Amino acid sequence: MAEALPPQYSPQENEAPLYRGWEEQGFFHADAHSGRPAYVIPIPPPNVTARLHMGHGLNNTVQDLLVRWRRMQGREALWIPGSDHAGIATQNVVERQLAKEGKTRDDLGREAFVERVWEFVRDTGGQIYDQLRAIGSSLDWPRARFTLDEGLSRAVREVFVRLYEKELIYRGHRIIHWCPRCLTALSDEEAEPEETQGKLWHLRYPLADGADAPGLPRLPDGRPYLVVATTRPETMLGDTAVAVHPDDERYRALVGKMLDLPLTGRQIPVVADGYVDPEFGSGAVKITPAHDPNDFEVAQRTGVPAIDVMTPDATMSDAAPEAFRGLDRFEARRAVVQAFDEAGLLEKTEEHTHAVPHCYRCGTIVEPRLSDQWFVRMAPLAAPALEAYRDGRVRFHPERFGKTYEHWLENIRDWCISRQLWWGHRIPVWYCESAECRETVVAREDPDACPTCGGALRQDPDVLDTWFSSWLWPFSTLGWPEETEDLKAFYPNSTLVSGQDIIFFWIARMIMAGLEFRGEVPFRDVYLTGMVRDHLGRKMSKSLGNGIDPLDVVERFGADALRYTVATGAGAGMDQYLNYQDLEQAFGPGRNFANKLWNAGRFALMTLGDDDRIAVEDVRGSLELTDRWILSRLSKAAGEVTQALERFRFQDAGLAAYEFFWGELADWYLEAAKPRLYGDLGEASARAAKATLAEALDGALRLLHPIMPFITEAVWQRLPRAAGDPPSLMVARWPEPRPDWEDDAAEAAMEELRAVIGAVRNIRQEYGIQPGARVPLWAHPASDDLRAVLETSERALQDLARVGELSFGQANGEVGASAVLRSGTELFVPLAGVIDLEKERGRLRGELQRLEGQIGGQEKKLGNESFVSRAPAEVVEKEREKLASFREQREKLAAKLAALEGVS
RNA sequence: GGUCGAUUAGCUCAGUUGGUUAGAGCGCUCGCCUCACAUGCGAGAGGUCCGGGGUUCGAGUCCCUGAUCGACCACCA
Repeated sequence: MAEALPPQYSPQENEAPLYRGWEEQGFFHADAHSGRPAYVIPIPPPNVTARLHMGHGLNNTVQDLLVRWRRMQGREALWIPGSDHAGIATQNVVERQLAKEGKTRDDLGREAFVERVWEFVRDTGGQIYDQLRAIGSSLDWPRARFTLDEGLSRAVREVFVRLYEKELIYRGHRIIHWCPRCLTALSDEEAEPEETQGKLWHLRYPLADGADAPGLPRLPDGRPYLVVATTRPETMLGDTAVAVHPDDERYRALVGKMLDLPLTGRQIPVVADGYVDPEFGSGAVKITPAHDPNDFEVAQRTGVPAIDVMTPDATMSDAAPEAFRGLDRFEARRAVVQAFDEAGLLEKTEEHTHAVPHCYRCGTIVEPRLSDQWFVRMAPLAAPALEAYRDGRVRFHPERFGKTYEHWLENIRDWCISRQLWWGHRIPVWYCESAECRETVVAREDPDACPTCGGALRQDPDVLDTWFSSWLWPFSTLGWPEETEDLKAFYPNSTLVSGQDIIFFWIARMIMAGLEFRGEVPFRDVYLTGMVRDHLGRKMSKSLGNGIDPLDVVERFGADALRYTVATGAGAGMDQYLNYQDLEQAFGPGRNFANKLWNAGRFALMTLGDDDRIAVEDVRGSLELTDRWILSRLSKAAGEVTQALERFRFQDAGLAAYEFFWGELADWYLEAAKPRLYGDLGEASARAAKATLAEALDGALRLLHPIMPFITEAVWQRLPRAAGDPPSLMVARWPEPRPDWEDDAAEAAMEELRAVIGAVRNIRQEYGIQPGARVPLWAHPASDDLRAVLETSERALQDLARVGELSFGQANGEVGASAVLRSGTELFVPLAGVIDLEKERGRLRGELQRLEGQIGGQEKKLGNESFVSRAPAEVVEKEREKLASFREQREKLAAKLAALEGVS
């Protein structure tokens, strides 16, 4: 034996060196010139400052198992690593650092601040890569890209210019979501609605002098008024109209009349617009064009002006009445309500639950704000993306997510891409400073002067949305806009694995970009993982303290345990619940499984020794039942696992491989083969067993390698290798089904044998027969086949069941335990003097009674006219056979009971 | 307000197109340190398949309806 292996596998000692070996030998590298069919996965680039969480753990496990599997299948498999500069997120982190030093980004200035962020990224940015290594990710590291690196920045600029030239990028003056904390615009997707318990205030707006309408309520001073409802009273300071529905009889006479806008001294008109729902509230809506997107549209239609009453950080600006200036928006809200109340203009206050948008990065309540921003016109890009889905060029797994995708694209809105940040891709737009010229220049290369008038240029200060670089990821990482070899070989990519939360942010946009700039979808299949939650169904989060650190899991249980758990823990697209308080329950089984593999390896090493591996083909003639059985099972397992992987059913794949290895190979084959491997049954039998053991274990390791790469590799590298096998499972062939090994007769016979042994074990347990004791056994096989099996497998059977003798014949007059198998095989274990006769008689009576019940049910079923006439003939036939078999069993049991009754 | 998921053993999950006795792991009970493995081996107990209707010879599976939990979408101020 080459080395003595410890009885327990240590992931801590094995994983890191194995990974280093793979990486150093270049096994993760994909060659654009190999000519083999490519399989490519684009990694969802983690934020450069991110630390690995369970979501990454799940996501990257799935990607890695797909890549490893395809690589073993002989595909040129490429998994492109990378990270995302994550504009707002990263800038926020660095700003927080500065805040601790008592500084702001303005203290540093733009250039110094950006340099500071770069420093931070260089210092801490690599972390996530090492963490991906720790879980075994077979990423092609030299190809790693960063969304802000030179090549990707060129792609971003190229895309911006092209879209601008096609008039698909434009500058717009409109209401956008604004984060008053981050001080930047957000896209619609970045404003996350959250159900919030708020209030609905009903405010009275008195009519200006002279105006009136029948039926209006009146203030104590006799003036009539309108009631408007709002959830944000402070915005009334910027109201410029009140709108009613044009067909609303109640207010028809008021349209065009003026109202006194309280607290402001301004007068505003009543306007008519179809947007108003007469059924809701009073049927009159206050219009604040600068602070509400709908109001803005009403204003555009009706021609009323917009008054912005807030500063960027959402305090009240000079446009607000003096009493409110400088107040934060929520202070202003209270002050406005109080002022209305004191003036007798507060009609009522209601509790109101509604969805309030929050900044997806800092959680601050977003303020709708009127401003100039850059937008991408999405409808023209969305159409081809919809078509690609509908004609099946992109498929979603599970399919239902296609509907989500479709719905979003059908209702697509323009994408606000400018951000008032410093960290990111600077918008490639320059404005001529010459007052007469005012040219706007959009260019691939930085211009020195205005091409029209030669005047000085000022670059747009804003940067682009982070997703404006990520949506190009599947081709920008391959060198686009250059027509590189990589691009030719690896675009389109094959499969995207991602969370459901970024279908809109990323997936849909990548498909649009791929079609627009490459004329082809970026990938064929999209696999969406569920979310990892705690055992109470809550999202894992830092603030709740309910998270599980995957690196902690790797340290304690090993990467394979982590991978096995997440790969098999939930079906496709389903959320997975893991208890952070009981990691042992969650990850113990995975660790135990790895250990089981390790020990099977130790056993194989012990019995196979250093001898050359014997090929199954060389011992074909001396293969015994269990050999033929396990090889048949291996072939079928290979088919099942492959099919499950093809259908993105990772749970099925993992469990099928698990069952083959543990439930069949370890539990049954190894046990049955022991006497042969120890040489008790002669040389030929031993050689056949050795060849089969090596083959079956080899197959099991290969099938499990995508999910548990470390332990399988650790074992495989130590096993005797067949001639021509590579040094690593990383590059070994994926097991294919072997029809020539499939042997249904052997499988059927083994099933019987397992049932016989199971029954014997049951009898031993039931009657408390001492573990070491050997008892005689009589078996009445149902078929000649089984008789043959029992004869040829006598030794194995004895070992497994610890039966002293196996003989065939009648048990006339003997007293003992019996078992009737489903096949009809009857086992009879003489137990006189060892057992409690009364107990046994009771057991038999119970069984007989149950059988009577089953027979009754069966007779009733077959007596049912409609069943017999309408069920398929073969089903009816089966039911008849079942009844016959029950009756037969009843006879035997009755006879046995009678025999027992006669003995004292 | 819409759309879509989920509800199966104490826990975490499977259950393909409706068809023998609904499965696995963990936990629990009992017996075993059997020379690969006690992170193990063997044998068990444990399930009104969320409730109510319906279709069918037959429903965990299909249809309707209700409940609970969750996700996504939505301009009702």
